[in-house]
Amino acid sequence: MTRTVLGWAAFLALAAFALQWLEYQHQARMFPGEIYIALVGTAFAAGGVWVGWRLSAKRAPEPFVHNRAAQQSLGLTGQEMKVLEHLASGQSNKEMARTLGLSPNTIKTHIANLYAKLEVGRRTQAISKARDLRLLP
Amino acid sequence: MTRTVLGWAAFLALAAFALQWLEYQHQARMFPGEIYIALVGTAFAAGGVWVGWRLSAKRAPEPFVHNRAAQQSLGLTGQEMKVLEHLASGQSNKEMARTLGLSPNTIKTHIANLYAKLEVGRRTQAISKARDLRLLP
DNA sequence: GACGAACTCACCCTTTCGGGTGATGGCGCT
DNA sequence: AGCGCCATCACCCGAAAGGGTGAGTTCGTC
Repeated sequence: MTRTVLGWAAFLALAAFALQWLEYQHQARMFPGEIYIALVGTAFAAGGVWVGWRLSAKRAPEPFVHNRAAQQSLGLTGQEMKVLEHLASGQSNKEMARTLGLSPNTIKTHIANLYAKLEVGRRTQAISKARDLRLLP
Repeated sequence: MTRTVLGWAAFLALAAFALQWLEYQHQARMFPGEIYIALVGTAFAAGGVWVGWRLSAKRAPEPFVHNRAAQQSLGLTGQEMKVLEHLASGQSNKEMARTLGLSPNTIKTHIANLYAKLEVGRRTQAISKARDLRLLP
């Protein structure tokens, strides 16, 4: 943020300086009005391009937003989402049981419910579909 | 593409028209040179912002670049990459065998080599790691 | 208090995966 | 000709995952 502000300050100072110089050249009749206009237009267009670039670049690095709407419309519960995340990270049922402090049978039940709600039959399909639905990054 | 070209044509026509009008107003002494310059600068800056926005927006929706360096440093062959992609899409070994026109045993071999090279032991882990390494979108 | 939803766990059985081993053929390199 | 790499396929066996069913608890709602 600080860098952006400083950059703007420097840019504006440079622009003011350039305008002054242009104005002086103009007054000195070193080139006619058309060229003056063209230079100003070019400079402003270039500045505009830069600003537009920066503005939309700021929006780019924000790819994943959790799709809670899809989660709710599918009726996925909290435990099912937890299991889904550990599932996608590559854990086995037994490992999930240990990290979540549950029985492997419980994990299996959650996974079975997940499959039913996602309409899939394999964990890899569940991962793929969950990513399509933006339930996972 | 056609829409973009038509849009540019329309924009340039409008701009030329506006410049002509401004020139006329200027000649008619309806406002002084400073305002003329300011209007031109504003217009060009706005156009530049728009162009910059478009330019970087075109680049934004392409976050995934296949990491061929990682693929080569791991020594992943072409068939292994194909299998990896179908794997991540949720296909079973049997399905991959059918879609790739191979024996299920061959698929298993490719997957086993994949696991060794990725240093994993499960397909879900392989998907997770391959995504981390930017081998998969 | 009845009811449903969420969460928990268990058992049985079938299918799929994963690990290990071995074999064959093609291709490029030396 | 020999070697290494890739690709292909086969078989065996144990582990993991998936399908189906039943059943217990807790909690909030009607």
